[in-house]
Amino acid sequence: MARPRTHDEALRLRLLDRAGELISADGPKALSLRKLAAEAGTSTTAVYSLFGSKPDLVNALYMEGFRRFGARMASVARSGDPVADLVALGAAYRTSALADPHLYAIMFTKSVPGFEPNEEAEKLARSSLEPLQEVISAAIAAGIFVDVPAETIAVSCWGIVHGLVSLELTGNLPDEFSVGGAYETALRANASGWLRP
Amino acid sequence: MARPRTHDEALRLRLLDRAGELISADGPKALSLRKLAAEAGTSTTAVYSLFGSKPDLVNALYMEGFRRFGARMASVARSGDPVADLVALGAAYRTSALADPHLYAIMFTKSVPGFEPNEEAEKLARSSLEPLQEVISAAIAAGIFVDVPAETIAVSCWGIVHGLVSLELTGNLPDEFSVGGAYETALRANASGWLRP
DNA sequence: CGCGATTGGTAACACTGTTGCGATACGCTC
DNA sequence: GAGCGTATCGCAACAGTGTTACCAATCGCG
Repeated sequence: MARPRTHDEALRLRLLDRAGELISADGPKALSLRKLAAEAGTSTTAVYSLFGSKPDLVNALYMEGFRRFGARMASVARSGDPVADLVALGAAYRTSALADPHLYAIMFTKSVPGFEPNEEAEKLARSSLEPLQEVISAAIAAGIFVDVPAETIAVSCWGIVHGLVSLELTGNLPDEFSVGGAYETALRANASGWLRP
Repeated sequence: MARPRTHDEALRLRLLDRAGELISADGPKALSLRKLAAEAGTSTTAVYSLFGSKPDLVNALYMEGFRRFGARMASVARSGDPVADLVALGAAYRTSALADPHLYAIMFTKSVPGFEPNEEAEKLARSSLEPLQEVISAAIAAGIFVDVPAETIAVSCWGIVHGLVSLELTGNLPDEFSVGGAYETALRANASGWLRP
């Protein structure tokens, strides 16, 4: 047929790696296809033949981020006490976010203009929150939490966790505010609010 | 002296107005200085003499957004019941965000690459949350809320509100999920978690 | 009336994502 | 083995961006 392809799976992974590094080092603004291609020893064409466009490349990063994130969430041990478990899941969420803030920014805020996760990516993102749903459903079934839709509680928990973490990451919190300590207190208070009286 | 200046306060306001419209219509990505200048009947130089740079223009938008936002928050009536008041403040927060999602994105997420709010803007942003702090401090002083630093509770409330709203705005919530109803429930549960037992 | 100073638009610069074209480099056929 | 066909990839052009240097325009004052 033709010349042997060098735009293969290995290059795909190398590009994803480099893209993550570039974003982690200098933020999403610093991710340029030309720079990326040069660092990976190829040309911009590689990105287009392997991913389709820059937003598609970011989509791949997005999915990679959620895969790691989902793994961390799934590995959190369950104690049977739903409040403690929710606090532990929240801690894992924060740990994951702080481990790679820029990747987190791609995953949860619109930090790359023009990027929207596609159907598959959104499905993966939702599935990474399943542990949360499980803990809550079990607590409702056991009569520990009030009998509202599990989704309501899940979104509430996700909301406070995501809100606190993103406020922390974007530097919107007062400097003298120690996040670590208050974080757990806030999560516990929030979870306790769903306890059956 | 020299020719009369046309890069005056009136043009400054017109540019801010147009910039807000452009962002609200097509998102932060669509805000181009050339387009903005053309629509305002001037040249890109105007932005540089009036604002300094594009990030500085966005900073002015940021402050304008927080001025409106602060006004809405300050106009929320107090009932004396801190849980009800926090829910009402949260509702105002969401109303404000939904009224102009793109402005909200500028204010609370890093949706414009390269933009960081300056000192003055951050101070203004913090001051818009004072009503929250007041309600909480009063509730602690009255012995209704537990005796933790008011800031801890304030950040928790801000977190859950910001988290839920930003998840709603970025479309991260499941489609069949009715935000309106669950929002109030979640806020009430969160606030109740701080009640003195 | 013309000089001087100040103001603002034009155009260049360096960069971006994207795309078409042409050079490349292989397997197959003669 | 030589040449052809074709899949493949890199270069360069295109349209757009933010930013800045320069030069023309425009007024008050002498």
